[in-house]
Amino acid sequence: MAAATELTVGQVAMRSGVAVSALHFYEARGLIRSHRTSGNQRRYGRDVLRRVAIIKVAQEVGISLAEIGTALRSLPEGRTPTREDWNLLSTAWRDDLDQKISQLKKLRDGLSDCIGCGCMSIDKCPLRNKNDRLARDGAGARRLVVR
Amino acid sequence: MAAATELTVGQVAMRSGVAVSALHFYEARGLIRSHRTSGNQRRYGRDVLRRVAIIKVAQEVGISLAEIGTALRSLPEGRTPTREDWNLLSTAWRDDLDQKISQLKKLRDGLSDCIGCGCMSIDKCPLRNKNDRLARDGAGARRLVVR
DNA sequence: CTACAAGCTCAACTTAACTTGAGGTCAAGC
DNA sequence: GCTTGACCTCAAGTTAAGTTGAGCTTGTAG
Repeated sequence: MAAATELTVGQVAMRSGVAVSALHFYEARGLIRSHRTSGNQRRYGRDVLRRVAIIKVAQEVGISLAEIGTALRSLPEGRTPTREDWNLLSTAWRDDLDQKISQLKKLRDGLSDCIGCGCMSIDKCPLRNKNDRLARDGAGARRLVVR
Repeated sequence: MAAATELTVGQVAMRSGVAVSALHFYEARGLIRSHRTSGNQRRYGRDVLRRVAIIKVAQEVGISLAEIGTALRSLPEGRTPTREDWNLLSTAWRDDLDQKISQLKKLRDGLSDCIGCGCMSIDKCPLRNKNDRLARDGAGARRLVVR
């Protein structure tokens, strides 16, 4: 079965569990890369599976595609990323995760005390102030995400 | 200073830190309620501040407005909710939160091991499979949230 | 050599959660 | 009594992350 080193979109979709349209989308966003056959069809290297897996994991952790893209693009331009490279990413995100976890904990631990207590007068409540959000500018949907 | 019991949108916006337009929006979604003056302007009871605070907190925890709305609407129809009522909510969400936290932890602990290791071949990777997502149907943006 | 599944592109639609803008009303100060 | 700032409504725009569909091309199995 002369293992084709190259994968078609369909195959990637199948193995990665994401829709073909999503793969197109990721590619348009520069998260993954492909080259074309003479007939203009995409062919992916095997590492795309890893990339896609990372994308999904990162998303579940609440990292936006934009951020993921930046991270992925920080990987070495030409060469196939090494285990080292991946580890850099994972540690960066691990920190992110740690932060998020501790925030959630803070939230959880403050919740019962705070929600029922009438202290929700915003300016004083530890819950509301602990995480002083940066007022992101620009229009449209804001963070939908735990941050 | 005959403390006006009633608040205008502007005042609520100020004190709660959310935009007037957002308050309109929440009201349209049934998350908060107001009555009108003879001149058709909104007036809010003081409890709206609490509600809004809760909305924000819940959002930060990754709960959607829809879910928040459902929860808030489960509060007693007519009367001003008691501390008891709020506590019911907070405990429900606390469980949610606990779940989320443990999920994140699982993710975090799997991350370094998994991302660099080449096991990301999806069908085998513990990370990818641990949280078997329910394939939500319908179109449009999917969960952007840690879940 | 011909079906027919799988690809391709591009535009339009979807959801969530708001914001922005246009066009008009209300209220408090001078 | 008029001006100015806060309100009101309703429609349309925005972002993120994709999906859906139309119309057309490829490639492979019979």
